[in-house]
Amino acid sequence: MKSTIAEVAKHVGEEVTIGVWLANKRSSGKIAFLQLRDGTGFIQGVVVKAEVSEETFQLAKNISQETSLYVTGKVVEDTRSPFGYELQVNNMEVIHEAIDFPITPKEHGTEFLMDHRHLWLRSKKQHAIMKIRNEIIRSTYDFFNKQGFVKIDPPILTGSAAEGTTELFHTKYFEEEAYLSQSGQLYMEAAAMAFGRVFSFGPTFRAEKSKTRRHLIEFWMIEPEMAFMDHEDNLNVQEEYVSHIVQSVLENCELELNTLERDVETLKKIQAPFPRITYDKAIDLLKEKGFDDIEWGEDFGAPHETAIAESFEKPVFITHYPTEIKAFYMKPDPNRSDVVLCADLIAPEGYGEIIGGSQRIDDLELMEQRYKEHHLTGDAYQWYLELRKYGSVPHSGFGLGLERTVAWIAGVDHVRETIPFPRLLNRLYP
RNA sequence: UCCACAGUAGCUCAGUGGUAGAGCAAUCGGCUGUUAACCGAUUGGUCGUAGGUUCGAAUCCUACCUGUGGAGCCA
Repeated sequence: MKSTIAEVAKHVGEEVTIGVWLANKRSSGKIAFLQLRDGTGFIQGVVVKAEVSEETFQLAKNISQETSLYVTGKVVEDTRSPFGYELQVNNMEVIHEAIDFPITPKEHGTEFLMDHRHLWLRSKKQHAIMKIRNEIIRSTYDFFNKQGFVKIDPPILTGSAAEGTTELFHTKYFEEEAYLSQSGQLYMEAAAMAFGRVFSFGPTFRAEKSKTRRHLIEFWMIEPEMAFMDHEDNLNVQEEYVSHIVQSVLENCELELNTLERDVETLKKIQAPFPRITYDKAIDLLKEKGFDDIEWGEDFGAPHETAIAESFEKPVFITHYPTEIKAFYMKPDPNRSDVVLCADLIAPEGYGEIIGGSQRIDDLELMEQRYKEHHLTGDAYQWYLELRKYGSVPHSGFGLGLERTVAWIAGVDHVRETIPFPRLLNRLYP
């Protein structure tokens, strides 16, 4: 009967046929070991010369890397296999022979691997990372659905920018000027006024000339937005959400974390609540740590964030940033207008900012004033202003960067490995 | 955009002024439990591009191209 590697545990002692690719092989005169994968997992096939036809044994010895085939054999438990099971092969049927597969089992450089990303995805490590990415997405839907959020999809083509500071991808919308979305947030605010609690999951585009391990040109964000929720409520949802996805990965991706040699003990500690410090205190902390290159009113650089995160085992919220350096839509603290009700969530172990969020301005007059200060004239933002005109309520939201979160949880040191086909500063292929 | 480093066989690299090298991959042979298997043999080169210095350049100089790491900006 046809089966998959993921399901062999149900067929111990039985004969199964599995469609597979050959990941690697080792052979001696009388026995051959085939490292097989089928997308659902990895398993070792054992071909013993004395137990198969001469033709089959010769095939096992000569078969090339990444050849596709059907293997038939008996499933046996074997502790020598990291997966726990082996297949005692008695027949093999080649579907398509792969000749000179470029990615050999030895080391390769970054450029070569990125040029062969379409084939690199087949490797064990990349497979594990993508499975963890998938689990984070799955548990995200799980979390927000259980909390009564509605998934709303904001547009990707827009006629306006959410925040004027970052560079946008420019394109044409027939005769009009258009941009690729760099955030769905403003639309999610409109959605929150219609559905109460909403979340989005989709691609965003930033034409920044960033060249670091934390940046992609095209990346995916999860952006929840909640009516009747203030700054405090917002932080509570964030820490519950992040804890949920980490615990889900620990529960459902044990094999993958093991493949990646991720230290799971540090992940087990990721449980709400998370520590919170104000921007003011973060500045003090940095001064104590010997940073004399930062003054109140300046934004943190990557080394500052890392230094702050090092003081905590869990992700840490930095709250109440100066109004001057944050987005126009953030609500000022009622007690002091020089800071806003916002928070960045910094991941541990130097993975940097994974969430940016805030309570939004709900007062029409103040928002109109901000429009003037930021020179947001014209019709493009009119609809956003109207949200404050018809039954405005306190509301908050945040955006979580999927790739940075995957990098942190999977313990991968560059975001380019956390998305199937990364778009980087100098890379649009494959 | 700025700073640093790199570009030599299909891949990963050594070679720093005097005959172009190794490991892996590929091909052939050997080996009954391999874990990046191992052992023997064979094949494999426009030394990133252009110019210059020199009797002689992969090696020194200049420019350019490409890549990697980081900064800024951000998720």
